[in-house]
Amino acid sequence: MELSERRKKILRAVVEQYIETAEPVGSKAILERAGLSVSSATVRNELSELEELGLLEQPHTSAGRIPSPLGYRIYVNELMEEQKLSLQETERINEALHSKMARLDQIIDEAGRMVSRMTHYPAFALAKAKERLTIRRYDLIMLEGNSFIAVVMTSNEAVHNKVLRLPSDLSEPQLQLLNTLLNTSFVDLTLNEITPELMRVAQHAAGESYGLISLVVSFAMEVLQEQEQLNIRTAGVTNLLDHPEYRSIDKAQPLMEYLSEELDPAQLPVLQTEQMKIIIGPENAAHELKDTSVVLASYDIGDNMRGIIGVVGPTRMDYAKVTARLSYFTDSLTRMFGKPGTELPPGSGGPEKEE
Amino acid sequence: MELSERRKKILRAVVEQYIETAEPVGSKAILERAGLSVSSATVRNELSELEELGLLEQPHTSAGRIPSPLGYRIYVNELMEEQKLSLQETERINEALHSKMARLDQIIDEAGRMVSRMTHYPAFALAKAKERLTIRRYDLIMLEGNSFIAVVMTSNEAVHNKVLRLPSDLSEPQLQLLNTLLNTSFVDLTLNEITPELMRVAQHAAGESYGLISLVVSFAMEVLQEQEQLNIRTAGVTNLLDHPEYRSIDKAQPLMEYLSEELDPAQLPVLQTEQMKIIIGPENAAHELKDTSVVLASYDIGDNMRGIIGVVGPTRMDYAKVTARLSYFTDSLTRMFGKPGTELPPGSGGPEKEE
DNA sequence: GCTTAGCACTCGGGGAGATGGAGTGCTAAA
DNA sequence: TTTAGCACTCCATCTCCCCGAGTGCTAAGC
Repeated sequence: MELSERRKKILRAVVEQYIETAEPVGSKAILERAGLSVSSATVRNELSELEELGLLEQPHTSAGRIPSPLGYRIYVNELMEEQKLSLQETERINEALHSKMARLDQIIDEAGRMVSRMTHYPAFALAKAKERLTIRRYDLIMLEGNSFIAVVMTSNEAVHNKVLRLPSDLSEPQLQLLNTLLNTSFVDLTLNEITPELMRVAQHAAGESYGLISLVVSFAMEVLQEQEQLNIRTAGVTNLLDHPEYRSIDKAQPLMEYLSEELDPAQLPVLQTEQMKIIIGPENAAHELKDTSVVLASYDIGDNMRGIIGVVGPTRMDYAKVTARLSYFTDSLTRMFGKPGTELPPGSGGPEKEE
Repeated sequence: MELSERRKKILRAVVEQYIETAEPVGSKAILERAGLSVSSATVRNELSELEELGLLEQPHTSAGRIPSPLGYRIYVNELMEEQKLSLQETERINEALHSKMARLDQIIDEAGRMVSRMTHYPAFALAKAKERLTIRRYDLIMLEGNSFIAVVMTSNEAVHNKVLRLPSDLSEPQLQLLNTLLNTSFVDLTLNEITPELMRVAQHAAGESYGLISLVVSFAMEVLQEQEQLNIRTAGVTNLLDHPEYRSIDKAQPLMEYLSEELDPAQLPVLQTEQMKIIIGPENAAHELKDTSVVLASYDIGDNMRGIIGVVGPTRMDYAKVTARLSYFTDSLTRMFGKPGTELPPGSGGPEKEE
């Protein structure tokens, strides 16, 4: 779609003004905003052309224009200027990033909250494994004769543990034996490579102390399952209420419920690292999101996990602001997780990310 | 406050009808509901008496009556009948309880969500240690010469781990030595018993491999801090919007924001196990809750932790329903955590904690 | 002395106009 | 192709008014 310079200016003025005010934009306001030296009548002519092209809409005959989803799309792809973050903002992000970052699931959680606070829109965050995870190693620590800590490390270098209890005691040498058995027969397997057959073979090898093997392996399987797709977490849903399109409960409630209860990771598009994706209104698969836009960004967590952060808002969302903050944020996260020597889990020395 | 039987009947009718309909209750409706064989004029006389006593209020002169906070208080303390859960409901709770109960913080989270779903009000959940926690034991697992898994078990039998990295390698014997040092000098200490002095002494004993001690101990301190007060989690905030008092954004927004961002565990009263507490409207400390009621219940998680669950709703909340569900739920949880042989953490059930 | 029927009164909710302003589309001239 | 002028449209807001629910009060009845 090739637009004349003037039409671009006008479209851009409409989108940006509407993003600011949430009111339909009239021809006079456009004049001022775009700094055009023509009359409002001329602008009106252009407006009806843009409407015919499907880039603008009119809520009713005597109202100004608002952008259509297609109009936003053109704006986002061609007209939007990259926003720079102020020094103050980048500092605030850095500061927040370097405090309270502990367990992986806490990080995901906190990332969502931070992005939501930065953008004033609801945000969600999740992480998934880039490829199928395997168990890298097992360690068994004896507490008492019949209780143990099982420690398993997965291929994304996250470590998990659980206290296990047996009906009868084991001796230290028996434990060593089982530990070795686990580390030879049950490592580097994905979830569905751990077959009942394998378990039977192990049962023979372990003899009467088989019970522990079974407990440890099922724990490992739980871990694999849970780690491959970490729960999606939503934050800042109440931010929706700040925007006029959600001042009415009937608009706000279904979306808020969808975001806090039913958001489905499976419906998200696959993202490459560092890539951002903007999904505008009806482009969304979920019908609850047909009137909202979603901005998605991803980052690397070590070598084997990818984090995804999304921001949800009305189609009138401030795309420039959101993308600027989101991309700075994910860049920082990728850098942080890639840098060896940090205290942060998991992922040891992922290769340093180039900027 | 001693009320005549008739007044009790009337008060009860007002409260229960208002809980159902959210509309001021008139004298005629009371007649039907309470099954009184007097005229509406008589009821009106009683109503103005009850109003003078401060148990009822009138939104405006020509409207029916609604209960005052004090009225709810009397209802809750004296007039409310214990509700029985239907078999179907108890089954649903049991079923939910016996699935997906894994890590402690996930349990907290899930408990809040379940209660919210059961009651259709927002709910929150948290857990705190009954007494100061200490570290019970340390285990160090060598991955490579300079990286280790530190495993610490706290006195509430939760186990945590973290991958640590050192600038230089350690030998296996050195590691053993450090492990022993940790398990002699740094066990059974509360957070503030781990003093800089103690660290200096250990530094002498450990010599050049002191770095690891320092990393492990600060990890242990993090764990203690985090475990003593597990984060409060809120669930089902959007349920508020189902109730007419929050159909207007201006009412709903401040409360929703308070619940999802600012809810302060420190303002909660201390509860004994199995005890329930109902806080009605202005009895709340936080001014955001002045128009809402909170029902609190607690349960034991093993021997050393106490879980707390709260339900938040309008003062017109259905107290009978909420208390019935909440007490059944916490009873089940206490029983579940107390029963040895279950797979469930922690305490006898076997805790699990992960990084 | 408590209860009741009757009645005037009060108040809020909601619908029906009336008003005004913002913005349009169209026409005719530059 | 642009512009001034103008009639027109539509929504948002306000006012007004009516209706009904429910009250309080009074006077009579048990």
